Parts: sequence; structure tokens; C-alpha cells
Amino acid sequence: MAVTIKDVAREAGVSVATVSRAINGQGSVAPAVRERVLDVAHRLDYTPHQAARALSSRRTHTIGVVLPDLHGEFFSELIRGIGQVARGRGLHMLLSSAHGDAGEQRVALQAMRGRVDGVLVMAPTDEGARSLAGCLAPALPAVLINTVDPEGRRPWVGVDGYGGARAMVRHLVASGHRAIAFVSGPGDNHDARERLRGYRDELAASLPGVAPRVEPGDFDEDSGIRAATRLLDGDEPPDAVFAANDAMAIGCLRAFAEAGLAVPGDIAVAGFDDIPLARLVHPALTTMRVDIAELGACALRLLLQPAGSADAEGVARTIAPQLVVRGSCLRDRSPRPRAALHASTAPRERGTP
Amino acid sequence: MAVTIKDVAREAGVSVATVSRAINGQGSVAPAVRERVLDVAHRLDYTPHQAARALSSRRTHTIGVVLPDLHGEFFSELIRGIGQVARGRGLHMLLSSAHGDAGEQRVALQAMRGRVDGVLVMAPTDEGARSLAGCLAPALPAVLINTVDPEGRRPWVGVDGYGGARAMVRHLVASGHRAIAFVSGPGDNHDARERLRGYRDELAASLPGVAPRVEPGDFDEDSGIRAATRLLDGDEPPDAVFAANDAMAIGCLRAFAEAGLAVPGDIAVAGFDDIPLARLVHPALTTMRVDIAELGACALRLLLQPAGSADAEGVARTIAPQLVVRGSCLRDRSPRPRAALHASTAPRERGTP
DNA sequence: CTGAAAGCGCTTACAG
DNA sequence: CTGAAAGCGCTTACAG
Repeated sequence: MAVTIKDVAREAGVSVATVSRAINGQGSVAPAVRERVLDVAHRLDYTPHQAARALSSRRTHTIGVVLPDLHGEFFSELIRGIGQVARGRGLHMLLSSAHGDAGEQRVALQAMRGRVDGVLVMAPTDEGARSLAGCLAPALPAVLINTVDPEGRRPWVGVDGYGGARAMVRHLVASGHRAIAFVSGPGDNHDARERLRGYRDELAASLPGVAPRVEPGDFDEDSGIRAATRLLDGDEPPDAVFAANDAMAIGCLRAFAEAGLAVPGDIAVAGFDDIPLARLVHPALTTMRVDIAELGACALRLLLQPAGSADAEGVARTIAPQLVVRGSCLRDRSPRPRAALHASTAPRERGTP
Repeated sequence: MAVTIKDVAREAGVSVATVSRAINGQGSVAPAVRERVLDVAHRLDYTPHQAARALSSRRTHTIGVVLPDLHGEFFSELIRGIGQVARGRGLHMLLSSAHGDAGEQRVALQAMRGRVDGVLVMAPTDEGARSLAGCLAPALPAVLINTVDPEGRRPWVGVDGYGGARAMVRHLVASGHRAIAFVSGPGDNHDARERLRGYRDELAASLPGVAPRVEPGDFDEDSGIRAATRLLDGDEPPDAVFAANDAMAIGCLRAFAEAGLAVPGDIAVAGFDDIPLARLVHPALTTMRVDIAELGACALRLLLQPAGSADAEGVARTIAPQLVVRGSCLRDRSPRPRAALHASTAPRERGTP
């Protein structure tokens, strides 16, 4: 039915080998012959069959992307970043959402054999990360995203949650805050733990002797509300709350508004991620911006790096989040003048449906 | 290197044909043999090579998704909807963003040969839609999304912009508005035209004799601001403005706020799409909600329909948008009491990174 | 129920 | 520079 390389060969009066060479630019072909072949191919509207090509050349020019989920801004940004690099290198993207379940993740990864040249995998929970060990064929190049490698031999990229949290605490301290509470994320989440660790370490470094105060949360807005309520109920409410992500920080804002507290007048609030909502709430949220698209792009670049460099075990690239100062803790209690505020370059709303 | 079907056959003491049958569940295999084969396959950690499978079976169990872009909520929702159906049917998704350019779209479509069993294509501009004619191999099943089929023979799905616009105008009229202006979208965009057409027709039907008033826009917020300004400068400012999408409606809100007009007190504003921002602006925006994930899901279901039903030329499925009444035109000038307001089921903010 | 064999559409050493 | 041939790893009539 469809036109194959044989048809082109016959029509051009050459062997299929020559057609293959002419089309792929591999091996040498007499200029006149090449031109004739290309002409015929074009006339016949010939397109190589990719499965056949993949089978014999053992390259698919496709990379697999295995994600826990396809919900929300985080994943769309990640995909966009990966897609951008992929396009630039003529690669295709095979997308698979594993839905968090370890079994499904395994199936998704298995189905990649013979379909992709490498995979980008994100399994942010401990369970997902652990199950990776058995699923990832050792021969398949892979880069982990926001995922702790159970065996420590895969290259990975992630957000520097530790450094980001330290930077935020430093900022709060520099603004004059002394009683800085932290609302943590889920304990089985790597990022959440890194941010907590950053908070603790920087607090110890910047305000030695001041005890940390941590209220548990689960990254959801509601848990931020509950944490804020508990903080207010305590004997000595903090003068600043740093939440492990924006969703919880926004929960804090709501709780404080309800309690009649002025933010940042009575209490400052800071988040992490810079989700689109962050700049829209009142007051707008001070937060650490994470460039998610860059995270994806970085992962793919690492995957594409020639073996021996990136393939070296455990290479790690980390994306540094950026402090974005907005109204929710726009305040200076300290004697020294503050540096200029960072402008929040608001992402433009897209004009499409 | 990797273990193949031959290895399994040898180890199990059967032919490769039997291994193939046992694994695929096609053709009959003695239960005892099947079990032995499956055992060996498991023990050897055998995974079929998909390219080989695709080449001989002529099925890839993959569907291609060709989009103009990967930016923003619209595409992430679309992908999510498609992905959901795909997962349910054991299909993979090959993602390609054509970046609006007709040439790139052609390349993307070509590269799909031998990689997918069918494609979902979105080319919302006239140029993109036109160029589709030459790129789509007639043998490749395809469903168009939000795209006018240049040849009218492909099944397609789209948003019922016409019906949605009529519903909104009907709502505005029922609320007592009489001078309803419309801010239109780009003239080369199919959706934009449908919404405009709905506005005109419903106005003619509901308020016979009242002349339509259309200010051009381009779907961007700024163009909404400009359109609103022009409307206010006219001799008889309208008492309601219906913008062809939310971004422009939000532009109108800003312009009116700046001009010192109360919304909805002095003038009502309505949009289309229900983007996440719509419920966060002040006042919250009355709009037509489009279920984009469902649009994607619907497209894939249509693609998967057995030939003869969906493959019938020009089958069309249309997603009906839903009226969401919020503060921006929460008002009743009419003598009759209004029905209960639609609750705005706000999408929950995700709690991850 | 099972196997031998052809074939899917390419690429790639190997000769010439 | 070019062609004949083997081979990539499967599936699928075709016999038995």
C-alpha cells in the first residue's frame, strides 16, 4: 500500500542501499544519483517507515518521558522545557503518565523498549523512586528528575530545595525577623525534606540559639490553613512563616486574613515554587521561583550528553531557585537598608483558547 | 545483548512462534506450555522490542499528538484529557509541537509514519489548517481538534463557540441588558469567528432591531483594554461587554476599573473559556467554561472508533461550554427573578512539586 | 496445539 | 561509488 524504499529504488533505477544512503546522507553517493533518488522520493511522497528504521539502526530518535501524573502547571512546564530541547535536536517525545503507582510505572518503563533511545523519569515519592531500581534496564540511558536514585548510579537533575530554603531564611532574617516558623511538606517527598533541611541549617547558622519551629503540612492549601491556625494558637506566635510550597503559604495567608492579622504588618509569609497564583493573591506572595521548564531542558541535555561524561555514575545537576520578593513580607525591620526589590516578571497570560 | 524472543524460545524449548502466541494471547497455546513460556520470559526479564513488533504487526499502539505549541493551561489540559483515555486503552502518546509553522507541522506529521496508528492534530489558524491537506497521508487515521478541515473529510472535535456565545448573550439579555457590545478575536481564527457569529445571531434573535456592536481584538489582554477604551469613548457606552475570550474580558475589567466604572454596577463584563485567572480577578468573571480535557478525550475516542462509524467523512463532535455566573455580571435588571447562580467549582490548586 | 518460513521495511558491513 | 545479502526482532498465514 504505502510507498516503501523498494518503490523508490525501482523507480530511480538503483538499489535500496543507495536510496537509503542518499536519503540519510550516510555513506557516499554520486551527486547525480543522489539528486535523482531524492527527486523520485519526493515525487512518490515517500516517507521512511520509522519502526523499520528503528529496528535495523537501533536508534529511535525518540526519548521517553515517564511522569507520575499529568496534572497542573508543574508538568506542563516540564514537558514544555523538554519539548523545546527535543525539537532543537530533532527528537520526539513519548509521553507516559504513570499515575504514581509503582506497578504502572514499571509497565510504562517496560513498554519503552524499542521505542526510545533513553528516558527521563520523575518519581518524587520514596516508593516510586525505590521501585525504579528493578524497572530501569541498565542498558537504557536514563536521567532522573526530582528523584532520589535508589542506587546512586543514574544522573539526575533536581531543584536545589536546600539552597533555596536557606536563601529564603537568610532573606527573612536580613529583613529583621527572628521568630521564623516553617510549614513542612510530606515526609515521603524528597523535595519537601530538602527544604526543611535548608530551613533548619540556615536558622542555626543565621540565628544561633533560636530554636526552629516546624508545623507539619502536606503541600496542600488546606494543610497550610491548619498549620497557620496551630501557629497562632501557640504561646508565642512567630513573626514570619515560611511554607515549604506556595499552596501552603497561600493557606497561611487565608488563615491570617481570617484571624484578622495583617500581612506583612503583623506576620510575614513566604512560599516556595512561584506558582502562577503566587503573584495574584493579596498580598502577593514572596517566594522562591523555580524554573521548571529549565529543569526539563536540563534533564534532556544531560541525557543527550555523550557517554563517559554524563553517563558517569551519579552526575547531578541542580536548578537554583530565585528569590522573588513581593508584598507578603515586604518589610524591613532591620537597621540596614535593603537591596532593591526583585521585579516579579509576571508571565503573560496566553491569548488563545 | 538484550534478551530477545529467541532466547526465551530456546530456554523454554519451543519455537519463537509459540513464545509470541503465549505472550500476546493470540492463537492457541497449551496451558502448560504457555505457563512455562511466561515463566521463562519473566525469569529472563524479557520485554518485547516494540519496533520489531510494530514492523511486523503494523500496529504501534501509539497515537501521535501534533499541536501548534506547548504553552499554557490549554495544552496541558488537552494533553491530560488525551492521556487519560490513552492510558485506559493501553496506548502511548507521541507528542509533537509544531510551533505554528506550516513547514514544521508537515515535518512533524511525516515523522509519524511507522510510529503511530493515528494522529490527533490541532491547527487552529487558517494557514495551519490549509497546509494540513497535503501533509495528512490519506491512509493515516486522524482527528482534527479545533481545526477546520480544509477538505471536509476528516472527523473533528471542537468547542461549540457558536452555541456558547448564543448562551451568553441570552443570559445577558435575560439579566436585563440591552446594549451588549462584543470584543472579537483574531479574524483568522476559527473559534473566534464562531463566537462572533453566535453573538450576532443571538442578538438578532433576542433583541430584534438592536444593532450589534463589535470591537476588534486579538485574544490578548491588551487588546481587551484597548477595545474597552474605545467602547467608553463612544457616544453611547454599552451596558454590557462580552469578550470572545477571558484574557480580553480581563483587559476590559482593568480598563473599566481605571476609568472609575463599577463592574457590574455600571457595566457588566463576560468572557469565554474560564481560564484559572477568571475566578481570581475582581470582580470574578462570568464566562463560558470549556472543558478542554474532555475535548482531548473526545478526540481520541473518536479516533479509536471502528472504521465505518467515525471514519465516515466529516464526523463532528462538539463540546458544549457551560455558563458560569460570577460577580462581573451578577445582576438582574429584568423584572423576572433569576434562577439560582451556578456554583463555580474552583479547580483545586495542586500541592506538588 | 505447534513449528518452519516468509515477510514487515529498513540499515549496514562486505565486496567489488 | 554501488549492489547483493544478511540481519534487526518480531508476527502470521500455512501446514501438519
